[in-house]
Amino acid sequence: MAVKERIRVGGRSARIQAAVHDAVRELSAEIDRAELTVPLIAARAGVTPSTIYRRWGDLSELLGDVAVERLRPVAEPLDTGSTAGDLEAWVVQYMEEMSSAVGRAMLRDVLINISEGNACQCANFTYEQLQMIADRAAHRGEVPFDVDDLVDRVIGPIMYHVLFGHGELTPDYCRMLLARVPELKGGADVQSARGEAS
Amino acid sequence: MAVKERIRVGGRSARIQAAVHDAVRELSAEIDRAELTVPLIAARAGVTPSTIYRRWGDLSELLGDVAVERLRPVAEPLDTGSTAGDLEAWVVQYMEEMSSAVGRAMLRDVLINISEGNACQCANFTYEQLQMIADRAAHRGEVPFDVDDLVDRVIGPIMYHVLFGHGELTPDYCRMLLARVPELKGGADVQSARGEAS
DNA sequence: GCCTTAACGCAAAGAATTTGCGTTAAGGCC
DNA sequence: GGCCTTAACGCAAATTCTTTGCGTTAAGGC
Repeated sequence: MAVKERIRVGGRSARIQAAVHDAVRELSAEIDRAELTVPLIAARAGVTPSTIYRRWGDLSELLGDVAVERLRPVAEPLDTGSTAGDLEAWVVQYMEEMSSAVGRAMLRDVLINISEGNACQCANFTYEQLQMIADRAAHRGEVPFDVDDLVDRVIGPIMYHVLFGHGELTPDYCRMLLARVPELKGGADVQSARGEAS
Repeated sequence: MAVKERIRVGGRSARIQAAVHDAVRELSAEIDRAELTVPLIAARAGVTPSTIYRRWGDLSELLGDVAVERLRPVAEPLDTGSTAGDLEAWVVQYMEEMSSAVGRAMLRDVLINISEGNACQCANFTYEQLQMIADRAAHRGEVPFDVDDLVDRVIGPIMYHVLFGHGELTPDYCRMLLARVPELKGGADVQSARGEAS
């Protein structure tokens, strides 16, 4: 079935879900988080509050649902020609997205519902993107990096600083972390892992 | 029921805060998180709901407040005689506390209020504990590790796995991360940083 | 085109949150 | 020590949010 622009033609259910998601995105940009309520979202979306309560349970689950969608990657990682370049571009953009105000808000919404697999799903997005870069490296004949290892060395520290607000987050910091990945040490003239930030 | 031994003698305010905190801790252990409401906590603490609303604003801020107190270290890091031993003991315990159900719940409560400095305060607890171990290392004449570097290499990855639910969390994993800290490579027969988990 | 059923709208009931106002007690001052 | 000022609390009414029963709509199968 041909997918139209915004409103999914087939199904009242899908149409309402899209309207509610849109309402959340619009209102999130307009008003403060504490002011956001289910009745307000329902009014903007043109549905009754009970529809939202029955479908999502409560506000936090709805916000988590919307946040996962917004954190879903929209494209493949940029191909810069080299694995080091691909990783640097991707990681710096990841850092900037996550450390922005809207990024932090979405992370919070995703982490609120522990029972839901929201956070795990977002981690999967990251793994998939990094795996694409690793696969591309293998295709080029370069030695591919281990995705789990890169998450430990680069993604984990970045996310820690984003969530717990410690330390500076700069592209240089990202490069310093990337310089510690063993598979990337062959080509460039990166310093040893005794890296110093800024 | 709510026996009040630990009442802070000076001040109604402090007494009420202690009663409310106790009520939150008791109820958190008894009922599910979704069932926890301000009126319920107020009844257990023997205060009126409006007192809690005026003092903490809403439930999430109260829970964050309580969670920070519960995440505050109660003692200095265990002194095992060596820096490597101190770090291994501390990090493994940190991992076990944070990855437990109650630990995850407290982390969630702490991360919910971005505007509050709760998360930053918890990160400070970690820094202070690690700095104590580093100072002890210097006192022994060992080369002290850099706390920021250890947070990047060990704490960040652990917290990522705790929050985003990816990968296994075992003492061996903690040791593998610790083996990557350059200052700890001198004494032990640890592998190089090409570390592989279990 | 008809049938079954999941999902929605509406409205009333129930629960939580906010707010005005009187009261209590902590801390400063004499 | 007693008095005074004021921040914090208790109470209850008003408001807002959440839940729920029931009738209605429309998606998907035949």
